Amino acid sequence: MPATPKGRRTEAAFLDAARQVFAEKGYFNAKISDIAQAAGKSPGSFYNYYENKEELLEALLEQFSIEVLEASFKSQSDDPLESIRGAVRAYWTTYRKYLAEMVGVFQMSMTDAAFAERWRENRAAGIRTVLAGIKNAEKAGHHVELDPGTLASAIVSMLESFCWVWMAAGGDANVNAPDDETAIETLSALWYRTIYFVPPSLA
Amino acid sequence: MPATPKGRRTEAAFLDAARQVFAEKGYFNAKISDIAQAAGKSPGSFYNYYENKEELLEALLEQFSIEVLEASFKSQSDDPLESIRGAVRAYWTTYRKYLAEMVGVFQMSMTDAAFAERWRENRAAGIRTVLAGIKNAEKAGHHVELDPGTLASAIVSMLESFCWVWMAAGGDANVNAPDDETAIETLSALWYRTIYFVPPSLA
Amino acid sequence: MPATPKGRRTEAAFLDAARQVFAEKGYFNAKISDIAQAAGKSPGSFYNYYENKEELLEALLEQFSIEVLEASFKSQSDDPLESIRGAVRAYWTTYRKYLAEMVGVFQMSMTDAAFAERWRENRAAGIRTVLAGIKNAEKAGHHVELDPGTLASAIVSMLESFCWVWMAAGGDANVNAPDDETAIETLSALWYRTIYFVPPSLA
Amino acid sequence: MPATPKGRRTEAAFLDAARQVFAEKGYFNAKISDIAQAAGKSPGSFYNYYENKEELLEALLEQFSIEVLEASFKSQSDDPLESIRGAVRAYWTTYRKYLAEMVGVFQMSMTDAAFAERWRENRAAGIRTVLAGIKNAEKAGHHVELDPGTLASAIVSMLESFCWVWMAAGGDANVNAPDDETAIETLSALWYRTIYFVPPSLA
DNA sequence: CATGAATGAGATTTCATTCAT
DNA sequence: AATGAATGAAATCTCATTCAT
Repeated sequence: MPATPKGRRTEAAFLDAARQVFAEKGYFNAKISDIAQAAGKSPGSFYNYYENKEELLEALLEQFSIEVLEASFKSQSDDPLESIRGAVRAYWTTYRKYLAEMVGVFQMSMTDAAFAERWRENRAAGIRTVLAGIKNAEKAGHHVELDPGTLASAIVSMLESFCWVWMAAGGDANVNAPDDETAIETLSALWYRTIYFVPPSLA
Repeated sequence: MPATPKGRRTEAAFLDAARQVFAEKGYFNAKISDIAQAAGKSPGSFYNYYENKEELLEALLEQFSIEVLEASFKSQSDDPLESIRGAVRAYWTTYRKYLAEMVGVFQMSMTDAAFAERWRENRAAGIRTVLAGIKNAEKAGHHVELDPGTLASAIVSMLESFCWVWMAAGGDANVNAPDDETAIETLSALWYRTIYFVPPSLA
Repeated sequence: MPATPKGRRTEAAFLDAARQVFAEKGYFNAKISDIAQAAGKSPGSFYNYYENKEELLEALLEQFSIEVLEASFKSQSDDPLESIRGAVRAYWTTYRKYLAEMVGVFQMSMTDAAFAERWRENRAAGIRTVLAGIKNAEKAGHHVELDPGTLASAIVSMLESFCWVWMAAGGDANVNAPDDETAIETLSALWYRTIYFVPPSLA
Repeated sequence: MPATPKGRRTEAAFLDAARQVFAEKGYFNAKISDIAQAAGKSPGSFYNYYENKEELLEALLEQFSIEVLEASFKSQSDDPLESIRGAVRAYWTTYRKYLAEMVGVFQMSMTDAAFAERWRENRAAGIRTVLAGIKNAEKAGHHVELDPGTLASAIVSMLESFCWVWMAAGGDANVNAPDDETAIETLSALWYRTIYFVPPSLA
């Protein structure tokens, strides 16, 4: 959008700075002046590019469209467990890569209806993926015997919150920070085992 | 603390009002004046009872001690599934009952280190419960084959976030709001099935 | 003024409490609620007796009328040094006895014109005494050779400020707190010697 | 500290305004808004430069360090009277020049321990000077026959209070405002005569 | 009369946003 | 475009004073 190369560089500096500040201290705590300072710019300059903090967040979100999230889940395999692992890994990686955006949208969702909507859309992408997996499992003869929507919502909650806890909130007390593979394995297991569980009576 | 019945009534009114306002619009959005208005009092009156909003939250938390949360999990049974159901039901019920407190602590945890600690303690109570269950399962000959700490953290994340989504954040798009039993059943299943999963190869 | 014995007792309690609190933390710092608490009464009760803090101070001052101060200086002797000692001792004693009133009037004089006037009247009583002593000395053939008004003002400043420093303000650093006799002797000397000084050339 | 000339001008305007307002109505009575108005700025602007009123006072005091006060006394002469006159003139001039600071420190000393300390340090500079003069006099064979510390404290009280009365508090009733020379001569006389007094019996 | 709770007026403070340069 | 100073609107907080009991 900015006409000059300088302007484009400044805008990029703001975006970078915002991502950094959001990831570090959260969206709520971030003041315009913090972002400007992190960008090595003046607060006044900020308003040459954005109307306010929300708009900046929206600009960040343009680069991280839901499609990115959604697409990430699509890495399918024939093996259901592999397929789930792929989705979890995608989510985990995406959350880390777009930590600032995730944090921003989540925190803004607490205050602003439009962002709440956006946050729900993010979740919906995950929910659709889980639902598709459930449908496949049932088609393959498995009986999940749980309400699919509720189950999908719970799995997405788990993914989202676990990422939040370990990437944004400093982790749990008395639990060693999991490495990526352990995290992905654990989350995948919860997801997979719940769907492909066979009650002992039927085994 | 207040000397007269009137004072005690007012304090109760502030606590009630705060719970209501926090639950409705979140802790962050709640202004002192909102709370005072909901209590039918003047903002100045607020300061006869609390130094500031944090202290009010702390007062709310005194009634909801971690012990309450922890104790709620203790409703054990010999049947692991029943035991898990009991814990989930307790968590679900407690979260609803103490929605304002949960919201307050969670939001404050994003800003304030002391409350972050408190929030972690809440989670830790859940984590201990999950870990105990895992230990029992293993003692009974089951092989969970997942890192217990990570698994417990993920399960607590799921519980916490699912409650948040459906009680505080307005639920997920395109998913019917689950009734209590469905919610409890689904969350319990995720927890139980993951621990007691038997790989088909061993079945 | 109060009709009942109980009322009179309460009023006395407020006066006592005020004197104590003013002397301890100064008039400015004293809140109505501090005084009420020190009196073992409620803030509301205060207003049954006084319109506000100023009026309470005025009530205190009624007992310490300027006449008291003025009269105290009158303890004359034929010996000028003795006469001055008597006046200084009177001032020193009175200041201690009426510390709260002195502190109150002085501090209020910084804020309120009426009390500034009152404070000036207190000083004026001292100034008259000093002036009278100067006149006597000159009548007796001494040549003070200083502007009498200015000299009197300076001497009263010295008395007032020295009392303030040692009774109200915690004293000077690196100076041992003088006992009463040392204080009186020193202040008297400054006063007396200045008036009865004989230049070496004339000696 | 401000980056631009404009900022520096504004800061200077706040300092000037503060000095003016403090001198006029005292430190206690000065509201932030008074100072801002006197500076022709908005109250909000004040906070771009200072955290609060105390910090502003401290900024004022940085320009008036105790060294200034102390150094001013050092203007010595061989003639003790001249030496004392020099010190009194220095104090008198400094007090007038730094009236706002003197008033501020004195008033704050009534409320705040740190400023009380600072006020005592100011006095201590004067006390050291007086003590040195006493020592010289005794070395030269004079017998002051008074406790040096107490005497020094009293003389500094006189200087301080006399300046306060005539520069800050509107002067004494029924006393003509002394011109500078009269004031200095009178204060010097009190100081000098007390030390160099020779009792008639010895004369 | 006494109580202590309630009030409201004012002061301070914070910051997003605007503005002059 | 950029700067950093300036603003004003809102929020917090304090306390003298009033009021209901």
